[in-house]
Parts: sequence; structure tokens; C-alpha cells
Amino acid sequence: MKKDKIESVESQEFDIFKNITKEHYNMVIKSGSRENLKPRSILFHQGDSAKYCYLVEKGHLKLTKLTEQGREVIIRYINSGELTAAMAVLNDKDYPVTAESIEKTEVVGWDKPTILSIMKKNSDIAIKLLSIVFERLDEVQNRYMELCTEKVEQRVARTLARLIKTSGLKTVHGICLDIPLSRQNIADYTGTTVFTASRILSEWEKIGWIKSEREKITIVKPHALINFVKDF
Amino acid sequence: MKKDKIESVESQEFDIFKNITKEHYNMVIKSGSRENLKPRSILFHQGDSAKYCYLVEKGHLKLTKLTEQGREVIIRYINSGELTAAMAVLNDKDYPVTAESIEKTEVVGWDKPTILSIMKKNSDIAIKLLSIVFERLDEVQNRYMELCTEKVEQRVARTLARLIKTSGLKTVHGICLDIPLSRQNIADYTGTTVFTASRILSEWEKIGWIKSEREKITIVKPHALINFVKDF
DNA sequence: CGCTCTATTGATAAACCTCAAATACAGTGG
DNA sequence: CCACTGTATTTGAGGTTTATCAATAGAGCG
Repeated sequence: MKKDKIESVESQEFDIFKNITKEHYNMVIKSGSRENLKPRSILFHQGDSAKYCYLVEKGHLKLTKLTEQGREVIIRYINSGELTAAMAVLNDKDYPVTAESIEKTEVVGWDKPTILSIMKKNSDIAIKLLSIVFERLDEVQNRYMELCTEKVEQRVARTLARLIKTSGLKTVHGICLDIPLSRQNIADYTGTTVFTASRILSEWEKIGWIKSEREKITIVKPHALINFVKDF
Repeated sequence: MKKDKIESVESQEFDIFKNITKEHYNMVIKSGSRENLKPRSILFHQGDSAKYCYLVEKGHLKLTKLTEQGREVIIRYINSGELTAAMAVLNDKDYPVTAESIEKTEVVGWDKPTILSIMKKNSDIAIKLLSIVFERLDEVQNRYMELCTEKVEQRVARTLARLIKTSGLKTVHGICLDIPLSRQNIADYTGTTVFTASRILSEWEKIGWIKSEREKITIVKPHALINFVKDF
């Protein structure tokens, strides 16, 4: 059963285990500690000393940083099948971010010695992890650039476009974002305020690009949004 | 002689070669192609297909992204002893950034097969590289957060503080930044405009925190700057 | 129903960008 | 050495974007 669940996880990152042997695979799974998280519970806090590295099996995590003034910035969403917290474990540092479940979420965690020993024995795995981290670096760098050069409206459009890719579900009414997503979340993810985010989305709802309920957004005209991103 | 030059490079990233054997070391060095760059010459362009990964032996590189509107954003400076472009080589992608020397700069480049085979044989090296990339990711995430939440003046102060750490030289008059650094550079690195950057630095010069000439900045009162960063 | 969290909207002000123009500086060739 | 050219820097005026603050309405939950 556990096996089924694991194997059902589909993602590039889960591939990290594809090329290791059955023995290693079992070692990974056996050494892992499982956790079931209710919505909005904290998996680890920014600043905590890091012991575990996690694979999300179900649900989503939100990675945030809190500024000294108490403003929350969303660094990234972690979808099911993706890894997180490898940084802190490998570099022997505190977690640089807080991880919070945004819905019912199941994770497996491995401790530092396990992860390290597996990577030492299988350079393929280390290399695979490297390539995952590079992709994440690339993504943050792109968002950094956009934040430097684009206006809020553009960035909100990009944020939605990104979420479509990672959490978009096709429905009859358009593409529905399959995670609870408040205006505040969008603001924290885009680098703006709730108010500005709300104004922009209200506007888009008025012209029929999106439909929204509380913490729920459906993109009715994805192409309009994408064009808007490209046109600027 | 070449050996001397290599061994003179001091940095965490150069450590990446510390724990490989003499044979591997020579293999790395032999397979490497050397390049001497004049100031302001391009090592590789954003979008070019990536063949080499580089170690900077002398000088500095500036990594930038160009937006579609032609605005340049500085992603990072690469100091001597540091690696760059490993991302593109490993992930088999085009370079995501442009690398330009900002002064006379010497680099060694290795091609993909070399790098890959070394990492496959030495998982330690892959792991070491991982930890380097994690640190870079952490840095960009921090700057991302700052860009989201702080005002320009704060960010300029942080930028100078960062540059002090990586390129600061103690002199009688204060800490001198040992790289050519225009107002435009500071703007591109901080996410603002030349004009705003210039105004802020003029102000700081007026109150005696810094001294500046064309493309040269000396921080006269580093503690004032650091306090300013922390106080906000 | 009352409580809490989310969303909306308007008014106001601050921060910052844009554009224009002047000045300073370094390097080049005569 | 000087004039010339191209780049870097500064400064001002004006306008736009966006944050801030305040107030209200709606949604979900016990």
C-alpha cells in the first residue's frame, strides 16, 4: 500500500529514485518518517535547525520567509512529487524558509545521514538533485528579474501563468487552480499588497478573464492572460 | 607555473577540487581551456547553447539577464575562485544569463563530458557542487525577499554591504570596493534606476558615509551603513 | 447568530520612474 | 597640450504607480 502510494507520485523529482536499486529504494523508504499534515500546519520553521529533508507525496507546501517587520514572502510552492529542505540538510544550516501545508498533505522525511550516504554511494542521485536545484535557481532568478523590471499587473499575470502550469486543472469553465489561493497569497507571491492584488483581479474578473470565489481562482481566458504577459 | 596560479586561488568553491586525486586534478586542468578576457568582454551570451562550465581564476564576471525591453538585470557577480555556468552544462540547456568580464579576467573552462565524468566518479564533488548551488539559491532568495519588501534605499545599502563582503578592501580612508562599479551597475543590481541610485549615493556622500569617483566607491563609515540596513 | 478570516473599494500620500538637460571625466588622435 | 568624443554622473520637474489607511461587505464555521 505504501508502495502504491509512492509509485503513484509522478514528477521529475521523484525520478531521483528511479535509477537506484531495489535495496536502496527500500532503505530510503524504510528510513523515512512519514507525516500527515492538516491544512495550514507547519512542517518546519525558518530558523529551526534542520534535520529532515522531505518528499511531498500528497498535497502542497508553501515555502515562505518572514521579514523582520513580519511581512511574509512566498518563495515557492512545493507540489506533490517534489522535494524540499535538501538545502538545510546538506549545508548543515537552519531552515532558511518556513514550510506550511496549504491543504491536507503527506510527506516523507529522511534525515541527514541517510540522504548523505545515499548520495555518496550513488553519484547519479547527487547529480540528479543538482539538476533539480539548478532549475529552482533558474526559476527564482527569473522571478527576480521580473520583480526588478515589471509592473505589478504583469507580475500577477505571470504568477497566475506559473500556477496554471503547476496546479492548473482543466474544467468546462476554464483552468481552475487546484490550490487554496487567497488574494494575500497572490500578493505575497508577487511582491505587492493585498489591495493591489485584489484590484487587479477584480478588474480581470470584470472583463471576464477570470472567475473567482473565496481562495479559489479559475482562469476563463488563459490565452488572454498569456498574451498579456507577452505583450508588455 | 600554471599550477602555481591555480593553487593561489583561494575560495570555498575552489575546494571543490581539494578532495580529488592528483590524477583527477591533472585531468581537470589538462582538459580545461583557458581564456584571457579583456575588460568588458563577453564570455558567453544568454541563450547561447552551453558547452563550457567555468572557474574564474582572476578578475570578476558579471552575470546579467536582459529583458525583452533591453533592460539589464544583474543576477550576480562571480569572483575569482568561483564557478559559473555549471547549470547550463548539467541541465543541457542554453545559458540563462550573460557573463561579462568587468576587468581583466582569466578563466578555465571544462566541457560537459569532462565535468560529468568527474562527478560521476566522485560523488564528493557532486555533493560539494550541490552545496555551492544551494548557497547561491539562498542568496537569490534573500535578495528576492528584500526586493519584495524593502524600499530602494535599504536595498542599495544591502547591495553595498554585500559587495563589501565579496570585494571589499580595507584602506586608510575606509573600505574600498575593488571592482569597477557604476551607478548603472548598482541600479541594475538593486532593481532601481540610475537616477534613483545616483540620488541616494549623492546623499550618502554628502553625509560622509561614502566617497566616490567615477565607477569607484569607498565606504567611509561601514558601520553607519550596516546600522542603516538593520534599523529599518 | 456572532466570530473570524477574506475580499473589496475609495481616498490619500509616498516612493519612485521618466524625461530632459547640464556637467564631469577619461581616453584618443591630432 | 588641446579639442573632441563617448561615457558617467548629477539634478530638477512632473507624472505614474503603488502602498497605506480606513471602512465595509461577504463567507464560512462553530
